[in-house]
Amino acid sequence: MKELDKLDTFEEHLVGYISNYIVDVTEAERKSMLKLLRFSPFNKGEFIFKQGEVPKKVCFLIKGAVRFYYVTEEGKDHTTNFGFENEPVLPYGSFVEQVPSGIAITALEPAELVWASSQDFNLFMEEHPRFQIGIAKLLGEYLFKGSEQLSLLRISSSRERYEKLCELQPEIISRFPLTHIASYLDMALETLSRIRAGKL
Amino acid sequence: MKELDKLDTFEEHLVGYISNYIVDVTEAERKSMLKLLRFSPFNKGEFIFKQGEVPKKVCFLIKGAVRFYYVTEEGKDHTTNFGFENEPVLPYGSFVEQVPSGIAITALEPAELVWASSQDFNLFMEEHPRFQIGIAKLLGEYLFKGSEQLSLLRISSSRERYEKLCELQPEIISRFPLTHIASYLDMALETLSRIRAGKL
DNA sequence: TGCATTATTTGACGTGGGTCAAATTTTCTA
DNA sequence: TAGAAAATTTGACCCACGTCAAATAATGCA
Repeated sequence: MKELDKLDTFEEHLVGYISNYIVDVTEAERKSMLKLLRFSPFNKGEFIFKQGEVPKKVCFLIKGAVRFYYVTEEGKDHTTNFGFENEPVLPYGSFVEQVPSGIAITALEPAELVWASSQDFNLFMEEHPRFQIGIAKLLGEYLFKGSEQLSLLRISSSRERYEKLCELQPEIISRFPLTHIASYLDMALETLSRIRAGKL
Repeated sequence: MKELDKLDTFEEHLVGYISNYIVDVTEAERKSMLKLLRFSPFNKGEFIFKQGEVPKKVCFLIKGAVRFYYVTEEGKDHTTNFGFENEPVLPYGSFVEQVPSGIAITALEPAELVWASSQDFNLFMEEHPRFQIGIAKLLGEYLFKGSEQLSLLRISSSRERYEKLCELQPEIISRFPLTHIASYLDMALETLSRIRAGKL
């Protein structure tokens, strides 16, 4: 929305990211893409997407980190994912289907992101159909990651679940507060604290 | 491979299914699609995809039911999914990425399916780029379902997990043996038996 | 820097559900 | 239809981890 000059600094990151999915992005494509992008900063704790709403934008995180989570009827908070710099940030499935999202996304740290409205995004996709291929590839990748996460959760012992996470995503361990890591690993925060202290 | 005359019987199902993702399939597209399809029957228990192999075909289940699962190093069997009639059957993520699949798929009942080699499939996709859009939609849908399954597994009480499954996918409860349902719900089969008997 | 707030640790206690083993029921197959 | 094999049920035991509560440590803010 503001600070449009920031666009310059992230452009290479975004285009670099996209190159993983679409070969030889042309100058015309790049320009067309930049035209629809907006920049927004988010404060720590601020919502980027709310639980229960149909996602109306596509975001790309430039700086900071975010948390994907949902709250049950009983008020329990479950972290389903973390998002880092130079990654797209949105409830993928709900966005594609345009149905209310079961999850919320908030900034865990002061965050900066660029985004496009779903309308602009869809227009862009219609004008650049070859990008659809890239989207399918990207979704396939997320599907794959999701299946790894499912098998992480199926590990029965808390300690082994923690060790597996250390192995797979050490950045999560070092960067985020224990409450959220515990909720991501589906265990009580006290349990995680004890595991860490070697008491379990 | 054989019984190519079976193609007639399933054609409407497959095309019907595809219409959920691609509008107005033309006669040319339909013919081009049918040309690359093969038919194969599978015995109960037979592998359709093996764990650890790069998936080299895309399948569509006409009859029967299949189970998606993986076996850990310690030999524990985890059911990750079930597949039914008139559904595509393949390890999606691994197929798109062309990496070894962490899961296996077997026939739970005598099954009939049609399939295309990944080579033929890719050729078809190159010739019919608009089908890419449908693939993205389909993957989005699976992503969405996957997130629902993740939240099912995060329910802490075994009984509630079972009840949620009864509510969401009653066909699984009535159609498959207890061992596999228990492993899908991540609990001991004895526990599931007791829940069912109202003893937990 | 000091006080308030939030995060993490530690302790005590209870229990859901896993494991092992044996009984019973259901399903195949000859 | 009997007898074997597989699936499901039931019982007994126990421990990993959740819950509640209180102490300590770290962080933020005035």
